Amino acid sequence: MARKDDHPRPALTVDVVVFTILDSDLKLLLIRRDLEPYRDSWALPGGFVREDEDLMRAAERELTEETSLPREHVFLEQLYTFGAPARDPRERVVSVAHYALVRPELVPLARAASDAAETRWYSVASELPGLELAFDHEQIVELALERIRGKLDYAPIGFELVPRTFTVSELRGVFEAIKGTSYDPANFRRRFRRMLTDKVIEEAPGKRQTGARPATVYRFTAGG
Amino acid sequence: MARKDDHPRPALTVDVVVFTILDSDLKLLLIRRDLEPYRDSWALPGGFVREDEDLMRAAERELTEETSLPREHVFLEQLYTFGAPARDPRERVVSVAHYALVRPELVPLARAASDAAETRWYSVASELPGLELAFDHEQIVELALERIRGKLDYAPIGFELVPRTFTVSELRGVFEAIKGTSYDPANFRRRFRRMLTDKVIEEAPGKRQTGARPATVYRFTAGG
DNA sequence: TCTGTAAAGGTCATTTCGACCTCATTATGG
DNA sequence: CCATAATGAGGTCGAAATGACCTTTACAGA
Repeated sequence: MARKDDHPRPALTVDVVVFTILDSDLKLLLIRRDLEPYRDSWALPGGFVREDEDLMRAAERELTEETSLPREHVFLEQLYTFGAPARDPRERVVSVAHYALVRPELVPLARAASDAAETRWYSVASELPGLELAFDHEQIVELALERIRGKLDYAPIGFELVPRTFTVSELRGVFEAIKGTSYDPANFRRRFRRMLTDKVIEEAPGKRQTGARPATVYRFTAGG
Repeated sequence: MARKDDHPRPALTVDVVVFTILDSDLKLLLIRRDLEPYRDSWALPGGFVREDEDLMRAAERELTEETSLPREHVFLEQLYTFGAPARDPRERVVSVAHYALVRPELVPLARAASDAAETRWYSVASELPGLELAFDHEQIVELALERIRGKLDYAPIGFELVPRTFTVSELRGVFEAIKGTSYDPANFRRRFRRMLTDKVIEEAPGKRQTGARPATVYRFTAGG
């Protein structure tokens, strides 16, 4: 791997695409930049990786700095590394992009932390299209959307975006918000029942009132 | 993203896990290191990213430097970025790992280029287990294997490891070598026939002799 | 000419999935 | 107080996919 000791050293950053669901709508967190370049443009939360700091740890730090969200309750995964030579007009900056999934019950915490820089949740469906982001962040967002839409079908990431106790309809709302399509309620329920065989989800006591027949409430067994 | 101009700058490398199929066996390319650290250990081909060089371009360069393979005929994709602070004992080195799939017909070219450093194809099934690689390269290989095994089921990466003209049995051999399991020949053939509906593959003239009934030969329409 | 082997294709039971239906349980409005 | 709307919960039915297994075809070699 290493051959010589004189080699260029690009700056290294992490960026995080933070997703949540609010009002059955997929949203992501953007920050208005207060420095050049791209001053006043909206950008993803992110920053430089510190010395002796692991990449995931750096992403966690950026996440909590911008949102003050507790790491334990947030799903965080590496997405892709963007390193086009001119992606930052000042100098070579390579960015390791991540994505995070935040349960809606934790979003108020994120709102409270937005006193430093201007921070906003943008609707992916209705507000994001046409919005110009700083750097290559549009590309990063696009890839993050592809990733969660694809992973939704074979990995349990949908559960990361519902409250700790939830109904089948609420889970279906998450799937619909991510995919942008609608699911047959009965077929989705059947599919959900099949997931229940592996005991990671159990019925919780009580019902949820929704203006019609009350729905069964589920929760995670692990208690995380 | 960028906040201040004084930030640590780790060295940046790319590493490539190069796979091929030889004798119905999944193999990957390793290079014996001739420098410290991990001198004489086997390692993945890789090296530092040059100034103003795109990450993918750097991976291509490392691939062709070590194997002299023409880029057009090789599938190359980014895998994951490894940045544990102590993964290189000398200094902080962040590595963007990639993986490549090489058609077996091109492997002789790779062999010819191995005059500089010692280069060898290792069998994933029979030679790799227990072998200690340099740095965190075992971890990188493990992730690359997970990736191609998972992707084999929903992406057409199996076709990247057969010759440009191939039979159904040869394709099945590739699937079996990657997954490590055996497939029912008849059911695999049916599955393959369903792929044929989208005209990326067509029947090629001629048959292939195999000691029994000759097999139909297929090829890619794009002619790539 | 017989036999073994692999190609090629088919059958059948099981599973999955989408479309659609019935019934249960609540709130609401006349 | 009852009809109705709305949602939860569960089931049916046919199409499509899948795994196990069988038959036929076409070659090589003894």
